[in-house]
Order: sequence, then C-alpha cells, then structure tokens
Amino acid sequence: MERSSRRPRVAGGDPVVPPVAAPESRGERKERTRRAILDATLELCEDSSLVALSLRQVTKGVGIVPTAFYRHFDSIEDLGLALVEESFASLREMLRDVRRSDPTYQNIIDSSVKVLGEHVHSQHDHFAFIARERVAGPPAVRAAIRHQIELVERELAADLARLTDPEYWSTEDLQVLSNMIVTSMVGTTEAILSARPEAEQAIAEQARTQLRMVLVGALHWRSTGLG
Amino acid sequence: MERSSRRPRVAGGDPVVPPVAAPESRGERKERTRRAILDATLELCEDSSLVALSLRQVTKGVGIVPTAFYRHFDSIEDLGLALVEESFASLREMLRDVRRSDPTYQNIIDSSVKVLGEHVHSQHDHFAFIARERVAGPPAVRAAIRHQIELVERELAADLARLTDPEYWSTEDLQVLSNMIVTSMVGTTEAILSARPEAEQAIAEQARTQLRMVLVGALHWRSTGLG
DNA sequence: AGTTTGAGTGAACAGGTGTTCACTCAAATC
DNA sequence: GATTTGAGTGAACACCTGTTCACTCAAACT
Repeated sequence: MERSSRRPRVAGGDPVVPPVAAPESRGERKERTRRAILDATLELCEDSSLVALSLRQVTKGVGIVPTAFYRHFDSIEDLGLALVEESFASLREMLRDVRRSDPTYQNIIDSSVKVLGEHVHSQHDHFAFIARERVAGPPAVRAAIRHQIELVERELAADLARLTDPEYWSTEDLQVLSNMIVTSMVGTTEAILSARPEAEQAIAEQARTQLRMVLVGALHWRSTGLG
Repeated sequence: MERSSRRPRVAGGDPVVPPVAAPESRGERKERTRRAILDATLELCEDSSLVALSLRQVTKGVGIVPTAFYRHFDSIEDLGLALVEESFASLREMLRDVRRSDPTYQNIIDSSVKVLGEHVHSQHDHFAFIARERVAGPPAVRAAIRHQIELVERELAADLARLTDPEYWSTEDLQVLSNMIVTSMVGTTEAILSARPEAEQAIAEQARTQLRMVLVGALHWRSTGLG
C-alpha cells in the first residue's frame, strides 16, 4: 500500500509527471479530482449506462476512496446531472460551429453534416453519453436531457424562421420541422457512434441525402397541407 | 416459510385462483415459469435497463429461487435476446396492421400513426424495451435490435418501391427514405412513451405533419439531387 | 411397477454494494 | 505562529451479487 499517495490518481494509469512537482491550491486540487471523476465516469459507463454504474467502480477508476466521492457529488444521479451540463456544453459548441459554417462549403447541409461528424469524434464521450442516457439514464438525468434537447429544437426553429417565408410556414410547422431535423441528427449521431469506421462515409452521405429530402419537402410545403 | 409452495408464483402478487386446481404437464409448467420470467423482467427494467438488472431481482420478482433461473436462460443477456425476439414479434404484428390499413381512413399517414399509437399502448412494455435497450442494452442485445430494425427498414424500402417511380427513385434513395421514416417513427414512439397522456394528441399530430412533410419531399424528389 | 428426468430448492461461497464514522494533515484564515 | 477548514483515508456495517453444489419429488418413460 506504500504506493498510494494522498493525491488522487486522476485517471486509469499512474501519473507520468512526478506528482510532487505540482504546487496546487486547495481549489485547484478539488477541481482536478472533480474532473477526474467526470472523466472516469464517462469512460466507465461507455458500454452500459449510468444506472448500471456503481459509486465504487467510479472511485476505483479515479484512484480515490469511496467516501471521497461525497465531497463532490451527492450520488451517481447528481454526477449524471453534472455530466448532462458538460455534454450539452460540447453540443452547443458544435451548434456554434454549424452556425458560422465553413464558407468553403457551398451549402448548409454539407457543412452541417461535416461539423457533426467532426464533433461526434472529438467529443465522442459526451455525444455517446447523451445518446445513451437520454433513454436509459436515471429519471432525473433523462428529464434534464429531454429539456436540453427541447431548447435546441426551439433554437433551431428560430433559426429556420429567419430562412423561410412566414406566409407559408407557421410557428407550429417550424417547430415540427425542427423536431424532425433534430431527430434525424440524433439518429445520425447514434449511427456514427455504433458503426465501424469504414461505414462512416456512407452514414454521412445518408445524412446529407435525408436533409436534402427534407429541404425539398420544405421548399414545396404549404401550411394548409398536402394540396 | 410455510407459505411458499413449490410452484412458482408467476408474478408480483399471489395467485388468486387456487394453485392446486391446475393439473399441468411438465412442459406447460416450464413454459409458464418462462413467461413469468419474461414478464417480470419487462416490468423490472422498465425504468432502468437490462444492464442494471440483477438475476436475483428477476427471480425475486417471479417468486423462484435464483438457481431456477438457469433452467431457462444462461444469463441476463440471453434473457435479453429472447425479449428482443418477443418484442419484435409485437412490432411485426403492428406492421401487419399498418399494411392492411383501415379503409375507413382516407390515407396511409393517418392510419399508420393511429395504428402506431394503439400498439405503443397495447404493447407498451415491448416498445419501451426496444427503445431503451437499442442504445443502452448489453452489446449482444443492442446488435440484435439493430439487426431487426435494419430488416424492418429494408421491408419498408421494398414497400415504397412499389409506390414510387423507379425512374426517379433509386434503390439507395429508397433505403435512405426508409431509414428516415423509421427514425422518425422511433422518435415518435419514444415521445409517446415518455410523455404525459394529455400530450399524446399533439405528438400524433406532429408525427402526421412530419410524414406529410416527408411525403411532399418525396413527391418532388429527383435522384439527381436538389435541382 | 420401477427408473429416469429435470424444474425447483436451500445452503454456502467469495466478492461487490452504499453509507457511517472517527481520523489525518496540509492549505487557508486569523 | 496558532486555529480552522475540508479533501482524502481506512475500517466497519448490513446487505446484495452470480454461481456452485447436493438435494427433492412429481411427471414422463420403459
């Protein structure tokens, strides 16, 4: 047991840098442990779910004793809510990138799908967390994710309002269209996350085609219905 | 302990009918216990996931001893695969109902959404199981569900092939369209399952509008793209 | 009638679970 | 320099976990 220092290990492996060399303030150290808990949890529940994850698994992954967990979170569910916030911070960063979309791409669809693909990889754990816990997490976590997605849908509907003719597009229709686009993008995300890498090109192509189909529908839409 | 008979209790509560009055064959009894395990599992993992469900919880729910479980399934994962088969039997029954759609409804969309709503309620546990375990179940269960959904998508694409002009609709486009419709219906199912009952009317209306939008897109689609 | 089969039992195992408690000891405050 | 604060420790608790084993005893087969 003489190996275990008082300082948390922070991740699965042992620190490469001499642990003594870091003069940390109290707050810095607490924040570092907190981060380590969040990161370890994202990794550990990757192929199961928060509801199947035990407090002791998390603390073992971090390299702290079970009791230390309570200095940071009340429960796994509480931890989950923190991860929802963090994950949606990633997602909103992506939306920011989508909005000021790369001018080298000629249209919105290509650049959106490109940005989605990039972020799903660079923020893989966050996107996987949302996709899973959205339907399988603890009730409070599910509710929090649903709420966040609803906010995103409303934002997208507001964006779309600026691009469409209010004569033909009612607020309700825009909300419905926005929901469909978000649902489709959630589906694309799930597909990327659970596919072999070589299939990703095809998934992206499918996502583009779907958005094009929806766009064709939108261009011919009349609020009055199919007429 | 004198209350506990040798016969399994079959569900949460105690049997109302005198348990002695049933002369069962060996096979009948085994099948009854198997059903009880399947039913108890569907109930128990309703608000968590298979991965968070223990073998002992299941057997306690059924009213049998943990060891008896192994007479029916190798593991919880094995049980999960049986539930996938059973749940997709429900889903395919729904698809059958959709195909010979109610002639009192004038179009496919209205009747399809109606049938979906009905089946999501009458087979609530099966649909909830698929929706959850699709993303959060044990790997083998996830794979099985993905495979089944892929089959459904291909069937739908074949149906659509009969309704569209092959001049404008390539096989690939039909597959993509089918994927979008299925994704949208999965989204609608999730929405119904996690919404308060009074919101269901609005969800159905949204589902109809989305299908109408897609249909408008389909009617104006050219395989060559947006032109 | 006698034998085999197999669904269900109950005890035991080694180990994992959340939570409590009194504790250390270094940073932060006085 | 003395005191307070609080992140982390380690033992202990009562309970739950999957799996094993030898067993019962009624239905099914010979």
